[in-house]
Amino acid sequence: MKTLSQYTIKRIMSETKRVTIQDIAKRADVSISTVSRVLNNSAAVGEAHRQAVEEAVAALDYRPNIFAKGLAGGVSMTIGILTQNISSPLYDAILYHVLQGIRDSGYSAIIADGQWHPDESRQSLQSLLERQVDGVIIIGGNNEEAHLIELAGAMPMVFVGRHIEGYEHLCICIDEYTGGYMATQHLLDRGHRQIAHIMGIATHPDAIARRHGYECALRDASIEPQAAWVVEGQFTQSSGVLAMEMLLTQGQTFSAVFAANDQMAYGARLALFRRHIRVPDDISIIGYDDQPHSGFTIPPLTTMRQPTDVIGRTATAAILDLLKGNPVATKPLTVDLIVRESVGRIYR
Amino acid sequence: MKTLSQYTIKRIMSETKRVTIQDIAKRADVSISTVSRVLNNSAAVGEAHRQAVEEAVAALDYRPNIFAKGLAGGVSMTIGILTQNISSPLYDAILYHVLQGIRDSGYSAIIADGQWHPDESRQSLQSLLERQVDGVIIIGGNNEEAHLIELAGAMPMVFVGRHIEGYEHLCICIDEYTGGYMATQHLLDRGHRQIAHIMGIATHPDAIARRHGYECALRDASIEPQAAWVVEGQFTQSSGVLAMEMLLTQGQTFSAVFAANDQMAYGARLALFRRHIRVPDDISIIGYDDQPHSGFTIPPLTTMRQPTDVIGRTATAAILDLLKGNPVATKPLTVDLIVRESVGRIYR
DNA sequence: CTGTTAGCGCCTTCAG
DNA sequence: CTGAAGGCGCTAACAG
Repeated sequence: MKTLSQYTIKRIMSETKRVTIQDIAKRADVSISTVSRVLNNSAAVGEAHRQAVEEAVAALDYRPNIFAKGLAGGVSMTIGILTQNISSPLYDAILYHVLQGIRDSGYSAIIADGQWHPDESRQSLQSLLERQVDGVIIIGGNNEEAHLIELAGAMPMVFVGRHIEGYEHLCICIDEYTGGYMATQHLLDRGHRQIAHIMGIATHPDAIARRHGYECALRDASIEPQAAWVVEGQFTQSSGVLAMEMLLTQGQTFSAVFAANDQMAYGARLALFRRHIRVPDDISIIGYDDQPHSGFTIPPLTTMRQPTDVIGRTATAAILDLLKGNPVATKPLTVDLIVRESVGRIYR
Repeated sequence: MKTLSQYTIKRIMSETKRVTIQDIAKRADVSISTVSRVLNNSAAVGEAHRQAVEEAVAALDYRPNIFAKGLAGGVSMTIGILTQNISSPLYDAILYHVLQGIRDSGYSAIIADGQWHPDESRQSLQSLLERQVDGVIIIGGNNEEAHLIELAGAMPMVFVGRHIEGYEHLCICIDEYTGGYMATQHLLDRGHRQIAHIMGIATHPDAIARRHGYECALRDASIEPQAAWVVEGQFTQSSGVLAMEMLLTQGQTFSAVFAANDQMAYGARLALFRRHIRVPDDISIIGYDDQPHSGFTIPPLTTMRQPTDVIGRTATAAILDLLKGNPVATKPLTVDLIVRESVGRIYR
């Protein structure tokens, strides 16, 4: 059975001829080169001609054929987005706002998932490049830096939630250290002195920074951080349960816990529930990320807000700028965190 | 300031010539047409030649230039995904599995967000078509059916979570009626007789179906559904809070609530918490969708599982099939729901 | 069965 | 400043 139908179908349905650069050339009574020139602003053009062309473009509702542009060695009007693990609440939120920003920019977004896996990431990135994306937004991920840097030199690229030495101007990242500090400070302010910490994946820069903030806050309050107060999680809910279990079975005494993200905080909270330990009456919890659910936890979870909207918008604005040719216009970006005061009471 | 850099950049970095159909033609010592033929399996080719070509393709690690294919009037190796409101947990989960299925298929996914808005949806869909996507997966949404049907006749297209009259073979949907019935039945089995229902958006087919299931379950248990037991929500958490408030202030008596989705269930649960009404001791709640958080709610939420993985896989398998030319191979699909027995106790 | 040829729509030298 | 012409990589007739 022959299956050449794909192409025939295409041909049939595109019978409705799209207006091409030729059409507007004719209407504006100039050559196609001139049209191309005004379209891309790639060379000076007589004012009269320019206007004629622009008029024609508007009148005929011309849309450039992406494939032709791409073939001609040019631009693909496509922005590649390398994300990690779709359906992770935080990254989805950022992704959402990034897409939001790309909409109406004339660009399309093609997204690839790196799964937090170096090999996968590399492959996904590769496939994006093969698609001749004009720029790339890399959200999180753990690709080799060397590879990224090489690419970053050759094409518009911004990094979200990741610090790349020497490319800070392309990194949109959060001051995780301060975030951890503030969270801990918040508990200290409430009178807590024995504060445990469920940290994220031990090798994860964010996890390290948050923990660092936690420890510094303690020290600044003249409290010596206890190694036993810190237990490692995986940023997942279930790891939060385990972490809390561990803290409890180890017989540690503490009146509050700072979890390095909300998902682990949820897990921790469940572990306490199972043991009939009240929150926040017996133990207080503060999370991190301000997941949508946080306000609906019982009791509502105090947490650190990740300004995903700002992050997303900043990221798109950045590549769009780079794409537009405003090079290095992006400054080192740092977004502040906000303590969201939950409805729940805090111990003491 | 001239900004023609985009193209120059492209040109520079693609200096690393990609192998073209010509290269492999040369290596296999055949004409480019023959190569094209074996590549697309678009016509019979001598076995010897075919092998030679395949060998060359493998040896040179040839990857077709998508833009050239597209320009030549052919295929774009791209699947368009029209989704609704990214960062909605349920749709994200489906999206995740869809992307998962597309990965390694040779196709790329370009996604557009319809925002649950007819105009937006139409525009997004339009932009996908302009990109010459080879097929489209429409997840949810509320585009005009007429438009969709017209398109569906012209190109591979499948619908997820939506019923389109006459195109059932392209719809991957859930039996929401049965879902609602089972949820209610579950409560009845636990001895509840007065069961309230927080329904979704009143015009939403799923919401209607779930409510219908709810009512039928009651009737089958010889309980006449009370209009006052049903209050409309918006599928959002906060609307769940309001809905529960409404039920309580109206002075309705009920021992259990069936919320049309988990997000509203969370909201309802919070409303009860604020009023110091215990769950499930005083009132039981059952949700719908089995959001990741459900198991971490306090107490863990009993809910109806949406098999997002199956849905996603089925959807991709379907368009991939359509794309491959196996037309109408997709049968009317209906996926069952599973009651996930939560950890928490249920009233009585 | 196979090679040759004419575009697809657009960008970019290259002469005016 | 502007038009003409070549080519990007690939497919689809068209003749063998």
